[in-house]
Amino acid sequence: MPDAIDIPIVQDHLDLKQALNELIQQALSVIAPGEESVAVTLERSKLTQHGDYASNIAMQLAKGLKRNPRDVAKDLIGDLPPSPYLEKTEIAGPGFINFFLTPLAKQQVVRTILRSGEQFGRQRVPRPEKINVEFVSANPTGPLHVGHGRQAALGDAIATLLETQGHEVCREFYYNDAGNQIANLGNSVQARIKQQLGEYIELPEDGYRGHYIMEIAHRYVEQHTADSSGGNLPAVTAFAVQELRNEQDRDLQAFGVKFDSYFLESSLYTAGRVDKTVTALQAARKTYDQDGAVWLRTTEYGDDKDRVMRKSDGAYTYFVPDVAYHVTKWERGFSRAINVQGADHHSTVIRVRAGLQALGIGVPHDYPEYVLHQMVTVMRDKEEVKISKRAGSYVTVRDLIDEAGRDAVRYFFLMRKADSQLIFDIDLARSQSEDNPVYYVQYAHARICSVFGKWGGDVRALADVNLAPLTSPYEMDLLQALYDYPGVVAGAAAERAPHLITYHLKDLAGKLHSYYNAEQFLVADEELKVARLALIAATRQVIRNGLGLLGVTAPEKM
RNA sequence: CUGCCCGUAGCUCAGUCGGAUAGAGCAUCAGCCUUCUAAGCUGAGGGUCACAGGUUCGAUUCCUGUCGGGCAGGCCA
Repeated sequence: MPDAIDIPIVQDHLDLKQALNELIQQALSVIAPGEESVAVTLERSKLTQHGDYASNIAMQLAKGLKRNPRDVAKDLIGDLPPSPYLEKTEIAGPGFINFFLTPLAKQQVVRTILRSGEQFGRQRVPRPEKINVEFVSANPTGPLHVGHGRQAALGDAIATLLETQGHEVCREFYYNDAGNQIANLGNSVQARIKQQLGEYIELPEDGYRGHYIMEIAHRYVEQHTADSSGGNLPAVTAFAVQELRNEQDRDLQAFGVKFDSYFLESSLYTAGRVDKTVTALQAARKTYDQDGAVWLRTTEYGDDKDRVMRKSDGAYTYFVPDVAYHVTKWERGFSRAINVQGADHHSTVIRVRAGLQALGIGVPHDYPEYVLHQMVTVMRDKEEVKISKRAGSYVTVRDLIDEAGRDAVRYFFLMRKADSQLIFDIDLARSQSEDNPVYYVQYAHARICSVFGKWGGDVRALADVNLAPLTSPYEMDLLQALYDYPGVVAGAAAERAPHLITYHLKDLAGKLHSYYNAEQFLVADEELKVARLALIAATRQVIRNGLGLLGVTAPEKM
């Protein structure tokens, strides 16, 4: 095996963009002293004939210098210091400077990936935070439906992305186990119990009508011989809540989502935290009494009208315990809180933040942060399935997993940005599951594994091979996509946008498939062979890392 | 009526801190398996980036307005 000591060893991920930036800054200080403060914008070129990076710096400077942009670009290029990573530069169009990197610069990344393994793509930001990510947070009044599935996929992936940047993340599930909906649940189950015992009784008008209510009623009767009439409403309610929580837990487990913390709304009441919050708001003089109710001055924080906190019947409105809840997040040391919810909750954003600000406890104005996703429309038989727990029609997370598989469902939910409405076509997910994009990415991984099965050599030794033979366009494309990966992860984390990962993985997998079709890896030329194997080993690692962030498996065989 | 999100190819969607020729998958059409997995590859067709103004060297991207879709606007949650 050829020795590789003539190749510079790069320990950390070589930041080519930063390196170029420094070269430009040096040249700038020569041609335009005093203009060093101009922000140098450096972008990846979209077309290969435009090189690897492009800058519009000359066009930016031209105005201030009162010179032709192309002349400025020419001077700037002339003063660039030499670099082993910069092959050539060109001036194009109105004054763009295109930078072409050397193969050496691009090849480095393979070694970096093979050495850092599953750590590739992770970093530690200068100031890591303790972050609470709250998601799903379904009421224990029914099974998890498609919307919860989107939240589960999104929340889990966002949490994982934040962890890649060195943050300490707590995945939290908030149970709204207090209030009217729970009372409604208890009444609905009790009515079904009595019906099953032969009593003629109507369901409550707003009662839950799903089939699962009858099943819970049936189990209650089986297990509670002491309460033969179902007359013990608190026991019935507690039983129903527990049953539904258990079912939700099973569904989440099947989806591969694990929570670090479960927070019960009811605990806020038993601990007196809701009362305490109201008292504190009153003491801060942010409330007033009117029409027998207590109002919070949310208009001081941008709301268009003040909101009732405590109704004239003495009960709190829904957002008050939510404020108390977020006080606990702050007190538990989370410098940042991110809530993943459906967009139908967007009116709560301003109220919860207003409550926290009114308390004057020092939380930031954007605390908590919200990732609001648009609605999921479910299509079955080309018709929209209206989701209604009360009417008993819905599509559950369990249905989706059973029909399309966990990997496909997760990937499908994460392919779209949260802001987009999402149409989940059950028939498509089921009948055409083999066309699901997730297979495209997984297949690239399996194909690479297959090559290594054939080769049978020591993959670990590939970290030290000479990478100089990797010069074809296919190889350059692949190298670039690998190099871009850590930046994509960091961007996805910063924007709370897991869909960026799915797009980059699809791009990477596509480049691998093209390469696979165009070239043979297990060639006779030993030096070329191990270089290519190192490249696809690195590709496999990145696909595995990326799918891992999404909670999707990377199968070795398909 | 007011606020928030969205409007990009036949369909489902990326892209947009203002940059050069707007992308992918599905669908359609034409090719590629004696070679490491064809769940793959190569190529073709398909667009007034909803519409109209404005800002400037340059707008799909920023601003305003209009139209269309979704979600909210309760002493419901």
